[in-house]
Formats: sequence, structure tokens, C-alpha cells
Amino acid sequence: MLDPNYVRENLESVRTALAARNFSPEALDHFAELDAERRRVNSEADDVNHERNNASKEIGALMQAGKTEEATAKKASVAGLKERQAELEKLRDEADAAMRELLSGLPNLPAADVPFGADESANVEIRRWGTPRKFDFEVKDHVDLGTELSILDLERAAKVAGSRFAILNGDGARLERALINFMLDVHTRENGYKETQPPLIVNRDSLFGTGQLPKFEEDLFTLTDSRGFSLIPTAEVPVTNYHRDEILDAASLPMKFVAYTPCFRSEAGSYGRDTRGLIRQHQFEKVELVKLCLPEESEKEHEELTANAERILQLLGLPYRTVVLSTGDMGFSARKTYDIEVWLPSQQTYREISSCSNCGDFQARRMGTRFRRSGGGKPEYVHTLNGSGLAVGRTWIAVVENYQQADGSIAIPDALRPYMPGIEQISKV
RNA sequence: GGAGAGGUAGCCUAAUUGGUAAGGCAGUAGUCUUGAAAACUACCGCGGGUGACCGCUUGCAGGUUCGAGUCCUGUCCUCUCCGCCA
Repeated sequence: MLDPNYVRENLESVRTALAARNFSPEALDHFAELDAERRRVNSEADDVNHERNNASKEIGALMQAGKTEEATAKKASVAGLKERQAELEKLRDEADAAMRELLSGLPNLPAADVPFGADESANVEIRRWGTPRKFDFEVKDHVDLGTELSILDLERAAKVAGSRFAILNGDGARLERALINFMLDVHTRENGYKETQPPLIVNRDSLFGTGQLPKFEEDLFTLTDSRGFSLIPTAEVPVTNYHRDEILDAASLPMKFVAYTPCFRSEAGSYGRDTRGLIRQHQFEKVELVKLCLPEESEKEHEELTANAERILQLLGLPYRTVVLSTGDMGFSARKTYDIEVWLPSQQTYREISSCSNCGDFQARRMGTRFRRSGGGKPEYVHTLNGSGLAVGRTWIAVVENYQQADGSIAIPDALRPYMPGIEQISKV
């Protein structure tokens, strides 16, 4: 959520920023009048409240003094206040709701150093690590490799659940589990994150807080239960909302959480994209990194979080590149995002395996997550960051494809050996 | 699922037949001190205002009332017991 005071004072630059994000700047056409109306109605309602409070206090004093007749007269004189107050409160609620509706639909503003552009073609590569391996045989993709090794069964997954689901078997399931444990261990032991295991179902307030609602309802799996529950599309939702509606001590920042969870996405609107294999599923495993930090430290923390995610690929020996997303390619809540893309030999290209975003105070304002500096003063909004560390299913793909051997078996990367004792490669059984 | 008890600011605890949230701890600043502690003074839920001040706040949402922590209805959460269950 954008700061209404900021929007009021920077209306034109906000308009420009929205256009850069492919959002219609016309959403702001009614901001000024709506804002003025809201403040006018609010102060008027305050005035009537004041009047009413004073009258009630006087009546109370008269009653205690035993002057019941004067109290009764006073009561009669304030009889009309109640209706006026009800009217004004109704107006105020409507004005507040209208402003909230307007603001809650606006995306975050891009940071100043985000490249301007309409879509992913304007993303800028900022670094590259590792060298794609040269194969002296014809490479297969993870679907062929996995199916032939009987570690991946997409056909039966389609029967049991539907399309965009997968079943991992044997050493394939083992590899997935090894990756999860490996990632959690690196982030908790080396990178200083606190492991947390959140609910996989969240309420609507949490989804509003991180920005999935109100605009992206169709991306979610929502339960028919009357409580408005949804399956989490990412652990970012339950973990970032952990301190919703709280005022934190500045000394407790930064907070660094790592969570492994399954994620559920309806992928409505992505028909025809990435339909083959494990790339885009309705259910996938992810290890997520989340930070809450001081505003002045979020850029530094963002760089560090991205490096923490990259570290996993380095340890696994998987070539990757890191790009900064353009204004047109960023997600709703982000002010700056780095995508980490891993090399996939079958596609001869780099594919997204992690997205690391600095959300500034955008989510914190929606969630009401604030902190107080030592020495007192007004509470301020924290900055929130999140990033995949990493998407486990896509890491599985990258390992299988990059470590494939001429006979169709998969070598296990050194870093994973402790997690798959006794298994040096996955071969046909 | 059934029965009961509860929810007051970061924590703990009050509030006459309804009369407008008292106090303690922790915390921050200051006085004193070589320094610290202790003691003392001030601040110490949220928002707005340069300010005197104003509005909001007893889990949440309604209702009754001039006035609700208190009375009524609904709802969420926690705890205890029973049932069920991994």
C-alpha cells in the first residue's frame, strides 16, 4: 500500500511510475477529490464526537451532583446529535473505504535504479556464475530422463490429480528431500536464518497484507470453507505476516526467516505456458527466505538475501545468471527484484529458479508491521524482503539435466552426497 | 462435536446500581554520582496538529444508552474437561 501523504504530494511522479509498471495511471484521477473529501468528512465527524463527548461528561457530572432535572434538560438538548453523528460516521466509513480501495489496488513504486521497460526483454543481466557444461552426447530434458529412470511419473499424476501435478518416486523423491534439507541447512547454519514451519492455509487478512488480495484472487486455491481460507501460493504469505499488526523493537531487526513449504497456485491465465514437465505446477516445493529490517538497511539486506540464494547454486555447481527485473516485469508488491536464472541444457537457456524482492514498506503498511527506535518516537514501518532459496522442483530439474550422463543416469553433486548417503548416482533399476 | 472459564497498552494487574481506562514491572530521557546501582523527576496504547489541544483504543463487529471494560446479540481466539483423532 502506498502512503496517501506521499501520493498527495507526488501525484504526477506516482502517475509516471504506475505507467512504467503497465498500470493505468487513470486510477489516480479521483485521488485528489477523494482524499480531500475523506479528510473533510473525517474532521467534521471528529467535531461532532467532541461535542457529544462534552455533553455526556456534563450530564454525568450533573447526575452525580444530584441535579437530575438539569441533566434531563441537557439530554433533550443533545437528542439530535446522535443522528448527525450516525450520518457523518457513515460518510466517513464510505470515504475511508473508497480511499482504501483505490490505494490497495495500486502496485508498489519501482526503486530509482530499476531499469525502465515494458516487459522481461528490458531486464538487465548483472552477473553470471559458472560455465555451462559441454556435452559429448545428445542431452535429454528432465521429463525424458526422469521418466526413463522411473523417478518421475507425470501420467499417473494426471490420473490421480490432474495436469500440472507430478509424482516423484524412489531416488527422485529422495533427491527432492535431500535438496530441501540441504537448502535449510545452508540457510540456517551458514546464512543465519531462523527456520520456521508456518500454516499452509492462510486467511484473507494475511493475503491482503502481502499483496495477493484484492487483485490476484484468481491465482489462488481458495477453500470453500466459509472462513475465507486459501492454500498458500508461497511461504512468503504466512511468514511475512508473522508480525502483522505488531510494533517491534528496533533491536530485534533484522529478522531473517527460512521456511520450507509446499506452494499452491492455480496458474489461471498461464494456459499453454511451460506445459511440459515440472517447470510450472499447481503444487511445488519451495524454500523461502523472508526478512524484516530497518528501512535504511533494506538495500543491503536485499543484496545479501540474493547472494544467500545464489550460494545454493554455487554449492551445487549449477551455472546461473542474475538479472534485475525491469519496471514492467516486477511483481505487485516489489520495489526492486532480482531473478536468479539457472542454466538448463535441454533448453539451452537460463530459467528462473529464484525471485528476490525488496518490498520496502509496501507490505508493512498493508500489514501494520512497525518498529520503534530506541529512545522512543513514533513507530515506523519495517521493510520486508523475500526470495526463493530456492524453488526446489526447478532445482531438481537443474540437477537432473546438468548432471545427466551419457547412459541416462544422474550423478549426485558433491554437496548433496551427505544427504543421500550411499547414492552416488541415480541409475535405472 | 459437547460443557465450562477467560481475552484490558510490551508484560502483570484494577475499575461502586453503567459516569468516561487506575496502578505496578519493563523501557526512554533527565537530576544526583568518578562510574554504576539506588533514589527522585518527566515521558511511557494509536492517529492527527507547529501548538494549546482533538479524535480513537478494554479480541473483533453490532445493539441498548446522553454515556458501555461493565448490560444484550453475534463472532474470533486461548485455556480446562469430555468425545473423536495422527
